[in-house]
Amino acid sequence: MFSLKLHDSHRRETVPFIPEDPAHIRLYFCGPTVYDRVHLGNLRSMLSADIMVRLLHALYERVTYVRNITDIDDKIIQRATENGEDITHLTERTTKDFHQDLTALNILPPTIEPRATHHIPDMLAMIERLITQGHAYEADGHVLFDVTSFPSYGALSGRSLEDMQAGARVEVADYKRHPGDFVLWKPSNATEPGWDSPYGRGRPGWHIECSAMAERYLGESFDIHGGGNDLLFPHHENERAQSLCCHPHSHFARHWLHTGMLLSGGEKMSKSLGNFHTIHEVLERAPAEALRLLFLGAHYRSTLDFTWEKLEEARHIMDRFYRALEKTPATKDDSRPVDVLNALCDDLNTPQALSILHRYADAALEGQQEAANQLLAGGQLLGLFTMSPTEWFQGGTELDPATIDALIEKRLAARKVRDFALADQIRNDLAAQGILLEDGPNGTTWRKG
RNA sequence: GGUCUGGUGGCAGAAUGGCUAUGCAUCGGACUGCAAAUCCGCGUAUGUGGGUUCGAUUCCCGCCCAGACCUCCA
Repeated sequence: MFSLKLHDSHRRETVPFIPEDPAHIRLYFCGPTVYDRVHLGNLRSMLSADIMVRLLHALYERVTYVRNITDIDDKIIQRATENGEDITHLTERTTKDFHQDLTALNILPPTIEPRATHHIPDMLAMIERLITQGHAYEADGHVLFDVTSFPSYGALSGRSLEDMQAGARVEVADYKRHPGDFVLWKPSNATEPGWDSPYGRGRPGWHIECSAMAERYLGESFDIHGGGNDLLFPHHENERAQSLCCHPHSHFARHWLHTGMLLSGGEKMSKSLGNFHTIHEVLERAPAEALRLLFLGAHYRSTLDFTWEKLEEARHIMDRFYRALEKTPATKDDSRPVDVLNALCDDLNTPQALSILHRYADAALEGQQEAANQLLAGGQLLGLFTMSPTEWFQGGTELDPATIDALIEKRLAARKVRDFALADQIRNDLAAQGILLEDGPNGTTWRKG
């Protein structure tokens, strides 16, 4: 009934999704390196994955979703040193923050969330195999992957080794046979974290962890591998090379999904540029669902420019949706949000899904029950509507609702005697405290401003 | 320099070889004591120059512009 189409970065076209095993869908997304609070850009890829996973759950019986935590990395070591903080303490603290932020955004937890440091033996086994099969070599305490040993190196990201050499802007370590060779294992000094290995005490390179953990939990071949567009090269290219060289007869990932970058005020949001907003910071200014809606308003592969104006706009749209659900509360209903599912099946076309939601909202505001049910079901498929309209409009106010009600009564009395000056003053005073009054046919109601 | 993606109304943002979503904003109206919310009405927008075609925003080529990746990055 539903046929899912996805854009595959490798083939560079939108293709029918054909699972390895329809009885068990398996996907892997690259999670965060835990050295700081995640920012909005990180969130966008997690959210794209979340929509993907929610859709797959709606279409298939069984879905295994793996999203790793990278808890060993030079940036972590560096940050821990700067903070004078124990590395484990830093990674655990940051992981906790990460979970908190994702929970706030109603992003479902993965089925399995493996940590790199718990899989060192898996990585070492892979490295050993790569060396044995002639795809890796030891040099100067490092183990390096030999990119020339893998004929289709560059195929994923669409570049050739020649192109890369032509565009090389970095000094190449002299122990590398080819400038494109990348580290599988590197030596650690006495103060750096390290594990014993046949190559001496050291730690893994960046890419091998994902290859090892994907294999452990999903097998040699699985369905979808995703992450931010900036991971396409070198990270995913290298992962693919390692895994395919380890298991020459596997497919590794059948579909590659890459999320477009998030800009902030027209510029790329990144930790190194320092122009990023943390989720924590944004949630102090708008509800989480407004932020989610903002992201859903653009297709996952396109670049999205975050601005505070858009956040405010998204919030108004959520107001309208909740107003529709307030007017016509959804009833228990087993019907599936077919239109929204169809939109998502078209390479996760969330903007189109949202336009469908608008149609249902219009109808729900007119009182159509079925439309309200569809609005709720469709929105929940997108991870929206986690609360009741009452909670949305009135939840978490500073003022006590009883106080507000008392003031509304007082204003009503003033209006009855046509003392509009007093009535308006009460309304304005409340507005100054973030409470908006609305006089409807059934009396006066209030909501957060 | 190399590779790639994209340029749609004031803004955001889908889709499509011919009838061009949706939202926000603006403006006008209804409603309201005034507002708010809601409702009604109002906008032919597809960077540029060619080509293919009966017909292109959609396909092809050139150009211009923007962004990403090539280096840690979701």
